Amino acid sequence: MAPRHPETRRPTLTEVAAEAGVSRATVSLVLRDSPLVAAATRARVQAAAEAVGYLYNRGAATLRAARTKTAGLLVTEIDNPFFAELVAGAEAALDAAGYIAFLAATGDCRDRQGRALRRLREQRVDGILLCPAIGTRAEEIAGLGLPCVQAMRRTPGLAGDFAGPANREGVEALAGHLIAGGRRRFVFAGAGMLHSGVRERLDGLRRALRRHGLPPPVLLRVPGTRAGGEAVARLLADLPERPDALVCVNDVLAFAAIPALQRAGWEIGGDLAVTGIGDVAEAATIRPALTTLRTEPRRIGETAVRLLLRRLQDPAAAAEQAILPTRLVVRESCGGAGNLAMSDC
Amino acid sequence: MAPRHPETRRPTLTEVAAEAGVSRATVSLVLRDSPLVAAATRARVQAAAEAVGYLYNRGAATLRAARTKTAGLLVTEIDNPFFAELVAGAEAALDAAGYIAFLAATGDCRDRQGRALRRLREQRVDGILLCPAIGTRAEEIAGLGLPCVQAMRRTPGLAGDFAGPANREGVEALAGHLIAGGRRRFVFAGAGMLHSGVRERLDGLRRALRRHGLPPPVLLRVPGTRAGGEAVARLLADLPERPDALVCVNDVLAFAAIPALQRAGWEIGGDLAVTGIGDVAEAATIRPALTTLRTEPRRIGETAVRLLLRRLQDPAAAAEQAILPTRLVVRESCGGAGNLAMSDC
DNA sequence: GATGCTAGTTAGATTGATCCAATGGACGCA
DNA sequence: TGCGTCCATTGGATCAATCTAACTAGCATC
Repeated sequence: MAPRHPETRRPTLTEVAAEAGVSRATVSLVLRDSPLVAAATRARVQAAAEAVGYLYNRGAATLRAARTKTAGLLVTEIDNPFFAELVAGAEAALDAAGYIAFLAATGDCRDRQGRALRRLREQRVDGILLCPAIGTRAEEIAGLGLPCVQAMRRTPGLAGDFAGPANREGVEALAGHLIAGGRRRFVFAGAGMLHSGVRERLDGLRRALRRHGLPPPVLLRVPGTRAGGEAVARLLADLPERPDALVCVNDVLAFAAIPALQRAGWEIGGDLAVTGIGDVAEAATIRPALTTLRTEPRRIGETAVRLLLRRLQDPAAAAEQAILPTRLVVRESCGGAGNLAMSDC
Repeated sequence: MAPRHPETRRPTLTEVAAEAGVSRATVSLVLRDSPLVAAATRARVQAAAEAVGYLYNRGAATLRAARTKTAGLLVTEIDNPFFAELVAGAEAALDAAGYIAFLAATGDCRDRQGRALRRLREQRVDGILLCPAIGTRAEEIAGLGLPCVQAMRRTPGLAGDFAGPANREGVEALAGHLIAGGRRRFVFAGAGMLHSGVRERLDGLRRALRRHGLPPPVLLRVPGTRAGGEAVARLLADLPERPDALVCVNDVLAFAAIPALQRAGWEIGGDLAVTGIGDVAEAATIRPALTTLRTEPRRIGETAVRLLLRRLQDPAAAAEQAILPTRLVVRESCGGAGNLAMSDC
C-alpha cells in the first residue's frame, strides 16, 4: 500500500537558497524569471530547486504580491454545448498564458452568481470572465473592484470589456434568408429571459421583418433550454394563426423543439422552417439538419480571455467591444433555397 | 466613468477586531463557525465584519492552515458533451459543499496533464478529480501526495477511489440485445486509445460474442472523437467482410459516424446497427435516434465528488470503487426488436 | 582619490490569517 | 474562603513567499 498523503513538509525557498548558496530573495527572483539575476546564478538556483524537489507555493506568493495567476469563468450552464465550447476555448487560452481557471455556473440565478463571485474574490482571482445572470446590476460588477470581461451578454449601464457575436446583423441575415424563401409568419422562441443577447437577436428579427413590410414576430416566452424547446410544440398549436417560421434563440432550444414538433405533426423545413443560433456540432446531425447562425463559441471564449489578459496588463486601457462576425449556415430545417449548402452573410 | 480597480486596501481581521472590540483570534473563530465563541460575541463580530465591508482572504488562511477549499477537475476534453455533463455534476456538488473548482483539460496528453497537475499543486488544492490521460503511471498520481479520485478510467496499478459506469456488464447487455436482433458480424470503433474504460467496454462485447459462439469483433483503432467517427465510414468500406453491427466506444463517435456512413450508402438500423455509450442529449435527436448505453455522466461527476469529500474528511478510509449501473436505451439505430422503446438491462 | 553608475545580490520587514499555550472570570463545591 | 473546572478569549509566533531599500563590487569619469 503506497503512502497516501504523507505529511512531508514540502521544501521552501529557504531550503533551495541554502542548497544553492544564495539568499531567499535571489531564489525568488529566479523563480519569477527576473532579468536581474546573472545567468550563472540562475542556473545554480534552478539546479538546486530541482535537487531538493521544490514546489512553488502560490498561496504564499499571493499573500505578498497582488497576482494569483488565476481567473474565474462564470457561465450560465456548463452542460449546454454552446457554453461547453466557450469554456473550452477560454480554458485553453488561459492555460497558454500560464493562468488557471476557476469554473462556476450561475444557472442564470443572481443569488448563485453572487455566491460564486464572493468565493472568487475570497480566492483573490486576478480577473473574471462573466456571462452575467439575468437581472445583474451594473453596480454588482463594478463593485467587485476586479477586472471583469463580459461574454455573450451585457449588463445594462456597464461599459466594460465585452466579447460576443454580432447578433443583430446575424439574425437579420438569417431572417432575410427565410423571407427570401417565402416565409411570412414568424415566431420567436426563447423570449422567456430577455437579457441583452436575446434582445439583440429579437431586434435583428424585427428589423428584417419591418424592412420587408411583414408583421412583427409572435413571442414565445420560454427559457432557452431543452425544456423550453419541448414547450414550444404545445404553444405553437395554440396560436390563432399558423406560423411558417420558428426562429429559436439558440441551437439547444431548437434541438428539443424539432422532435417535439415532428411528433405534433409539423413538417420541419416544409410547412414550418426552424432555425437555431450557435451552430454547435449537434446542428449537423439532427434531422432535418439545422439551419443556424454560426457564432463560434470557442472563439468567443478565446477572445474574452484575450481581452481579460490585456486588461490585466493595462488596467487603464480603454474598454474594448469585440463583436465577432457570424455566418449563416443553411441546412434542411428551413427548406427553401440553398438546401444543404452553406453561405456567408 | 466608474472607478475601475480602486486600490482600496481591503479591511482585514484586525479592522474587524477593532470594530467589534475583540481580538483577531476571536474574529477568526467566528468566521470559521467555531462553537467556541459565545453567541453574543459572534453576533457582534458578524455585525462588525458587515460594517467594515470585510472580505475573507482565503490565500492568507491557506498559508497558515492546510485547507484551501478548492479542488481540481481534470478531464479529457471539456467540449465533449459527456464530459461537460460530468463536469457540471461535479461542479454543482463541490459548490454545495463550499468548495470551488479549478478546471483544466488534458486532451488525453500526459504532458498537458502533468503541467495542469503541477499548477494545481502550486495552488495547493485540497484534492483532485481526475480522468487520467492515456499512459498515466501509478507513481505520477501516488506521488502527488494529494487525495485523488479517478473518474471513468483507472490508472493500472493504482488502487484508489474510483467512480465510473459498469462498462463490462452494460456493453454485454447491449451486445446481447444486438445479437438477439440477429446481428452477427461486429465491429468495435474507438479502440485507438486503450485506456481502462475502453478495455472494459471491449471486454464486455467480446464476452457477449463468445457466449453466443460468435467471432470476436473487428477493431477500428480510431480515437473516440467526432474525427474518429468520420474515419469510420472509410474503414468499414475496406473490410473484407461486410459487418452488420458497429459498436462505438462512445456517443460522440457514433454521432459523427452515422451521417458519414449514410453518405457512404449504409442504411443505419437496417443493414448496419450502430450503438453508442453515454446517452447524452444528442442521442435522442440524431436520425436515426441512437441506441446507446446510458451511463449518467452527471451522476458520475457527483459521485466522484462525494468520494473526494469523504476522502478529505477521512484520509485513512478504505478506497471505494463506485461502479454505477447502466441502462440500455433502445432507439432506432440498431433496428430489430424494441424500436423506439426503452428497456432496462 | 573621490564620485557616480550599474549590475547583481541581500537582510529584514511585511502580507493576513491560523495555531497554540496561556489567561481571566464565572461557577460549583467542600 | 479556597480550590479546581470549564468556558470564552487572547497575545504572540508562524506560515512562505515578495517587496523595499540598501549594499557590494567593479569600472569609468572627473
